Amino acid sequence: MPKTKQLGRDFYAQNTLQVAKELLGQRLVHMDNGQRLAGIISEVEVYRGEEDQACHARAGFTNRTKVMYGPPGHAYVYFTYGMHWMLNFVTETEGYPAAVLIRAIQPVEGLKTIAARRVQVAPQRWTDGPAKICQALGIDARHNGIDLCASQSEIFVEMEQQVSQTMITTGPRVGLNNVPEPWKSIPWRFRTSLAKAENIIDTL
DNA sequence: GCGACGATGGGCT
DNA sequence: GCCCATCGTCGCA
Repeated sequence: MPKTKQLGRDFYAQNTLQVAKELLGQRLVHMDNGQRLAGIISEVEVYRGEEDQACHARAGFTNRTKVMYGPPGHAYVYFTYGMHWMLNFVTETEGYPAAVLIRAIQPVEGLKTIAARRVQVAPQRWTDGPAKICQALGIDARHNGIDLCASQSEIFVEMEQQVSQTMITTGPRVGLNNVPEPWKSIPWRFRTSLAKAENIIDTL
């Protein structure tokens, strides 16, 4: 193997807002039975601290949230709405609950496998939501708690490119209906526009 | 033990 | 744009 571009523990140990912004433009990889399924991260959200009333850790340390309290650089995968899996990366120091939710990627590797899992869905819609990413890449409860920094990790992130601040748009997080202010409106959602969706079709 | 509800997506109006 | 499927988790009795 050539030199690794895999992001290490120090990256995830940074402030969650910094991690979120720097994750934009990087390559999310799932080794799915030996096959690389990957996409460029284009949208993320920050969930940070017990005081954040939108963060699962608002309820404190529970069996569900314990991964968020663990060391940085691990995957926090949880189930919601009776049918959807969500992928998060644990950040900051052990003992402080914080994570980045991966909301959207642009698929770049393993497109045939992804297409097979997203039947009758247009390519530009394959992975434009957090649950869609997990469905397309085959991520579920098995991956909760795994180490993104391990040398043979099933899920990891590769350094791909740096996205300048001017290319990043921010806004309130999505789907926080009954969350009190200021958490409901705090601009902890980060997006960037990447290459056009037609490129996906070209490489199929 | 049990009721309420959710960091959503997909299909239908 | 609106509705709702579907079930794990939490919190309270």
